[in-house]
Amino acid sequence: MKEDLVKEIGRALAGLLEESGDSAPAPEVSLEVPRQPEHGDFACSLAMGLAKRLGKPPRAIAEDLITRLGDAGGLLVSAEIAGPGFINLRIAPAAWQKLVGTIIDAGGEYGRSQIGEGEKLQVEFVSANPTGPLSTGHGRQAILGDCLARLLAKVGFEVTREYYFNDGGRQMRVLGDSVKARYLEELGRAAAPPPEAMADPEHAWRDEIDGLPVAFPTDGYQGDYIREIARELIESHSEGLVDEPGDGHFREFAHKEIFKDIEATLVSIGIHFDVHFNEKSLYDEGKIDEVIADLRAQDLIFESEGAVWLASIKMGLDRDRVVIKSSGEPTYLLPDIAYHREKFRRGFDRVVDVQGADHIEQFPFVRRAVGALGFDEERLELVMHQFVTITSGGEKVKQSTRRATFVTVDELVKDVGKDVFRFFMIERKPEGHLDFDLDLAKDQNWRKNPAYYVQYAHARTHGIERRAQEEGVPMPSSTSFDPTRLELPEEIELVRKLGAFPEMVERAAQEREPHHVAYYLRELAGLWNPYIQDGSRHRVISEDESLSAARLGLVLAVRNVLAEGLDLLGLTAPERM
RNA sequence: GCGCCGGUAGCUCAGUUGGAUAGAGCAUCAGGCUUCGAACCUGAGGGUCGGGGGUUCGAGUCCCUCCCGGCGUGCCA
Repeated sequence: MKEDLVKEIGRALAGLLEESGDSAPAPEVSLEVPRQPEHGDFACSLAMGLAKRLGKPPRAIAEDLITRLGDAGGLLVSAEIAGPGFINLRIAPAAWQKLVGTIIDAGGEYGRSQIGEGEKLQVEFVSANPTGPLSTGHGRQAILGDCLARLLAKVGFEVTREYYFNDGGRQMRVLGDSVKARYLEELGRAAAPPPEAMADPEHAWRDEIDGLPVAFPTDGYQGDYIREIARELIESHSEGLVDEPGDGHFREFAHKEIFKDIEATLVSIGIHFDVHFNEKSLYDEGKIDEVIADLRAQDLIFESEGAVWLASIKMGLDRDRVVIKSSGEPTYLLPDIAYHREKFRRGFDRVVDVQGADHIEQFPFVRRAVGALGFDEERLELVMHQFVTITSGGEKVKQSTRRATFVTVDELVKDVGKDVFRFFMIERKPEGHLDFDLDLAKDQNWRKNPAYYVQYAHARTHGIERRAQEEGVPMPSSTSFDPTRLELPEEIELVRKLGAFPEMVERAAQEREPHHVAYYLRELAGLWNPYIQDGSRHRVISEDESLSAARLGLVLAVRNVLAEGLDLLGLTAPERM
């Protein structure tokens, strides 16, 4: 709807500019939906922007535009000048009414566009290392990444979801050592930490924890899940692993077990990845060495203090970074650079990284290095998100990663279910903090919970259809009803909202801000629920067959858009609740 | 210290390249069920958009500055 109107205005504008002898490029036509309904369906501020350029008062320009615009090919019922030079445009009711059938016909394709032009796009998200269960922060990222992927696919990108994990390095060693410590402890051999661990200064063991005589890595993983993994090992191997190093079988087993759990968690919230990429493969295939060599060839690598550095100051950043420690071990930065280069080498036209605020510092270095390696850094994007706090009973629930007292995705999902979890996690703009209101999310009465409010709106469309069936009233097809019977203001208002869906999808995708979908759905449900509620003034199914058919058409259109929106968020669209 | 993100109603938050009288949910208060779903709906109160300055026809939105909060600033990931 908006698109058609923009085209018409563009035509009028071109004519005006030509007649004024202005050959400079025409400004982009933008329309907004005014806050005040009296200001029409769309408002255009073009005339005010052109006043200086054309040396004419804005209202005169507006007047000229309106004359040239006419009724915009039947779209408009009125166009008026208002205030300093706004043009208030009112869409002809017939144009809105026609939209109902169009939406029904479009079905699942409504809102689809091709702005992605079939570009191959990768969204990388979650990417948690298998050292423990997913936390709420991971959970937010999981939903954010998945919803972005859904949106981007909807607007014409060819999307791949990817999960990157680190299966080498210190974290996994510590994991193995932690499991071994618990293993020994469970066997009553807690007082004997392995000698190699004692020798590692970076990795000191201490003699007690919480007052108990337990040998445990100082920076080890303290969660109960470690103990459970140790018990499983005792069941399968008894005391047979006492002399195994933590870095061997313990690490491997823990890695596999925890990853299995993470996968199960992700599946439980409706998330599937197309590719799991592991860091180790970069080493195995020589990609790490290759990056060093290629950067060195450009004089972007240097040695100092026994370490190997990335000359990032030379690349315009604020400091240089170590890529290989004096111990000979690479820092996390190096494989990250290699990994991102591989993304582009694998043929992605565009790469979106979803990351938590705690390691955005890293991103500019990766991005710039990938640019130096010959790829367009503009095509490597970051979607950053802040962390999640949980509020219950008016107080923040205390969380600590170190003490493993954080709330896990599993716990939250068990409390509130997949759909509520997803809705609450996507409702806020990514770069803002997200306060998860546990009381509201758990609300068993369901009436205040925005996730249910939207789903309920959808279920109601089926409720009406069930009713129609009982009464023997057939559901209309997209063309078998007379849409001009939808003439109540609240009906036009609903159709206007339905008509805004494609623009909302496009904006949410382009801005990488899926929360707009959640807000849109709340607004649509906020129009629909009252409409359907107020049966005393306008019952859908009545003696008037033609009117019933038209309103059932509206029911189908509303259902279609609600279902589309819910699908973009990965929520189920229930037929009854 | 420096960098990034945030500061909008009692609470949690929207606010579309700068547009007209700043919105929603929750909470509070007052109403409404012989009704296609009352798991709902109607209405009300509630704001110096953190403070100050600037840019212009117009600023919650852009610029400067200060204050507050979160995160980062490692040869940790």
